[in-house]
Amino acid sequence: MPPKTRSSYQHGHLPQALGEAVLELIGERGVRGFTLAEAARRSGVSVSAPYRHYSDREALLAAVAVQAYGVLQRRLAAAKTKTPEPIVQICAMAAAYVRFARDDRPRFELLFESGIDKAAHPDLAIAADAAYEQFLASVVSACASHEDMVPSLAMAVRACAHGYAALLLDGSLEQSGVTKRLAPAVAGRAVRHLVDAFLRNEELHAASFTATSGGSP
Amino acid sequence: MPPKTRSSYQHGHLPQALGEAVLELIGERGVRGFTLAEAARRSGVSVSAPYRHYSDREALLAAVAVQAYGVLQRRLAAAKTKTPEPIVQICAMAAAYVRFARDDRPRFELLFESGIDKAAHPDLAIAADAAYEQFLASVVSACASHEDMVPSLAMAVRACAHGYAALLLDGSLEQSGVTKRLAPAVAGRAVRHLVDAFLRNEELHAASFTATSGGSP
DNA sequence: GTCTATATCCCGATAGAC
DNA sequence: GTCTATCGGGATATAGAC
Repeated sequence: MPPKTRSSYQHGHLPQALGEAVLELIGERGVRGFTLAEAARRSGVSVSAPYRHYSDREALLAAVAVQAYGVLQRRLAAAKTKTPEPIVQICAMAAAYVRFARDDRPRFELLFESGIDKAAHPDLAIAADAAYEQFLASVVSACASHEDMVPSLAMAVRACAHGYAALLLDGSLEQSGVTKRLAPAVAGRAVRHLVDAFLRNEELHAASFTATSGGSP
Repeated sequence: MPPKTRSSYQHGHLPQALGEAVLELIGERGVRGFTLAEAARRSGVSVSAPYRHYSDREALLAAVAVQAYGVLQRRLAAAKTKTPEPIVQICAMAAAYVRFARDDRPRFELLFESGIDKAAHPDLAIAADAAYEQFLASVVSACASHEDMVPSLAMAVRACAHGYAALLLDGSLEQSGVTKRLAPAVAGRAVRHLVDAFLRNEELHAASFTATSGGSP
């Protein structure tokens, strides 16, 4: 009987195990239901072990959130590999954003409903930026020469996608007839309208500018 | 000495006092920081008193949320009294939605980040619907004869407004250059684009339908 | 790097007196 | 309708052994 054997070999991958436990817990109980103690138990260690890796409860959450932003970023990046047209890419990313919320709900909740203070975790803010960059890049391509409207359009796209995602998880979308299955496509279509209107508006401005400034040769 | 006098007269307005305490607490500590015990203390009663009025912690939250939806609904209704044009009304409501999130953050958090189960509180779902009706009504007016696109447009407007509101409280908007002061107007403008595109798209469909169906007399 | 043990604190909810 | 008292439970975080 080796009494020490079973409990003395350390897996050494506690952070990873904790990360999985965090998402599992959020999935079962929601963000509010997460506790560091329970995450430790599910990882097979004592409640004090996590403190060797994270200074406190929020540090663990923040670390998992950074990874979650990475997942979101890769999903967005993957969504636009299927087409070279910037506008279609933007719509595909909006749809992917909603799919992320739907299929990876614990991560989405962690990112947007856990209330982690980004100011206290700079790496989290950086990870968030990196994900947003995916939108920005395609919007830059779509805007061509109208560079000045890039920020507002990119944010509009993101806000729209985020709104659909949040309302889907809230249950408001389904109640209004948009099923979980259709939500990504619906969001994509709405964003398409949004982009069309922004660009069309810009063209009108450009045209009137050209006309009034007597630019015709 | 009247030992009973001071503590035996009951204010009789405990629910209201609790409601204020709930919002105050959320304002200070976020949704997660709310506890029924602390709300009772701030209302000047023992921790068990609230149970005479609410069956449990969540029932209190739900009750306050119902009122909060009422506040939101009135803000939306007020926003559209300034103009008779449905499209302008829609934009004004989107801006009002974002202002609500900005100026009444505790209520917004309670409504959209507290994780109350709407299925368990039917009156909450009803209150949410009533608020959404404000969007619906103006969208119906704006859509005129194209009644079939009302649901999708109304939801798009709501999602867009909600996205801006959520990202504003998240800090993402300000980081991208949209200040708290400007956020409502920015959201309103984006929604304007959205509505324009939806309606324009519908007109195109209608035009092509008329053309291809040989409707000309 | 993990465990045991402990300190400290708070919560939700109930029972019964007034 | 409110209070006191209490039960039962669980959380965060630290200290010191291995």
